[in-house]
Amino acid sequence: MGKADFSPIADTTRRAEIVALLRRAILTGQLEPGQKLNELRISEQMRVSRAPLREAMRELVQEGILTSIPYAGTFVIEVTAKDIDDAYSFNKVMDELAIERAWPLRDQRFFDELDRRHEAVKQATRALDTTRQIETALQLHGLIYEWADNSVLLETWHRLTSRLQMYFALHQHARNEPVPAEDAHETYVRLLKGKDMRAAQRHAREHIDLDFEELLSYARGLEQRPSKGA
Amino acid sequence: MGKADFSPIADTTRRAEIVALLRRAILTGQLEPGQKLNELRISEQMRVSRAPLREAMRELVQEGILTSIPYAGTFVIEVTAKDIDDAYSFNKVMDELAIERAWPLRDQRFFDELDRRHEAVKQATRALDTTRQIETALQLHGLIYEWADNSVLLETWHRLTSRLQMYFALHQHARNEPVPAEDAHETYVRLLKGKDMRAAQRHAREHIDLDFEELLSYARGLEQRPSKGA
DNA sequence: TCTTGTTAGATTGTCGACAATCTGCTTGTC
DNA sequence: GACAAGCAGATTGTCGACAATCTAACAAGA
Repeated sequence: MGKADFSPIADTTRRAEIVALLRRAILTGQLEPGQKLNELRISEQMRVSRAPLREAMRELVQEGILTSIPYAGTFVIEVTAKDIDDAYSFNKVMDELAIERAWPLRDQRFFDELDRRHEAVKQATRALDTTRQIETALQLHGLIYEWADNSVLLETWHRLTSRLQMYFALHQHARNEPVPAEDAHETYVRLLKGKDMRAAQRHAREHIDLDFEELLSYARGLEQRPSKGA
Repeated sequence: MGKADFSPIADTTRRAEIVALLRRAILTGQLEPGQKLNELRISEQMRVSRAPLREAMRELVQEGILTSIPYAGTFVIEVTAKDIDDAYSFNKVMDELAIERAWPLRDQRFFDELDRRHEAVKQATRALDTTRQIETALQLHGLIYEWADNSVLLETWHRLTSRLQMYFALHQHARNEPVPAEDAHETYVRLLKGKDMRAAQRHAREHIDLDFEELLSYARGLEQRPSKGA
């Protein structure tokens, strides 16, 4: 018996590729909140028929970043200040749980992966690639969820991540600015390597606070004027 | 200006009806875990083409009660003891959060609705309708989530509910027994009406414990012998 | 006997066309 | 001019057929 262990090969259906394409377009802000997705137009652009496109859209509707109104269309979700606030306060509690569960399971592989992802964030920061920076920061943050050994918790995190990424991208897009200091994660990583779980939880909560506060004030500003929607 | 406030009319697409039908079939145990869903057969039974059926399936895949393998098929999810355990421990934390958030928002409408749903459970219990009993019990339990005023929390609860309902239905199906005492919820309702939030949280946690413990031991028993899977 | 190549059948993935529904404009009437 | 009816045009929902892929059975060769 050979010792090579292969991972499952990639999905080769058009549907899966369409999902990835659409998700990326939404999360990077190419598709704005409220915008309508014209099936015929998109299917022609992608050189695909409407069937797999529609199936892909259903997935994203369930994922929570699209919303569908029968016979009217499918739209990118609108982002309200309350949505962000809800996600924010929910995330706080989830983080505490994730850290608590992951804490006793930390091992060398955890620390290595932690460093690896931290490095990825720093690299994206140096390259001034804001989109990638958001992505890598969320991946760094997601490690505790992957290590918490709870499928429901992890899945919930993934769902939340989509929206968080969209929120942050939206924010970046509007401000068009290089982003916060890179050592915002320095303390986070150090605490996750340490011995004081409570301190790690506390920091995670406050660290998130910082990013969200800006996001919230931005979103609140948006709600003064009516949204155009494409 | 008239005073009538209408609720949105029902979804009139076949897709929505198919989703409801399939979900019900899965959650009541008509479709067993691991079972494959043959598209042609189901579409013929429902007198529908495969397109809306497939779209409906994508939704349920994202909802987490179906799983899809490209070119192989779509299956009802398998239920492992760990899945149940994960959902259980996650639910405990969510409950604490929901009660905390809903607590200051309780009003007369809340108490009325609480009684109404409690009554529904008791009625289902008297009628020995186990399926409906599970359904109504979860609805009773879900009230704190609806009142917590957090869209993400509520949505997460809904996702979790699907699976919980499936787990419990599975359990019932196997035991084929009238179910626990009806006043299990009596204390829960009373505490939610009281003044001691901590006590309510504690009870919610322990109350859930009871139901889940049985479920877990049942699931653990299942995993000894290999599953047939249709 | 075990492995490998082939083939037939069944099932999923994708396509192009048609039907149902919505939206906005035009028309006609008061 | 205001308002309702009705009529395109565009868009979504649904259908039936075809293409791609998988599975399992069988045959051929080592």
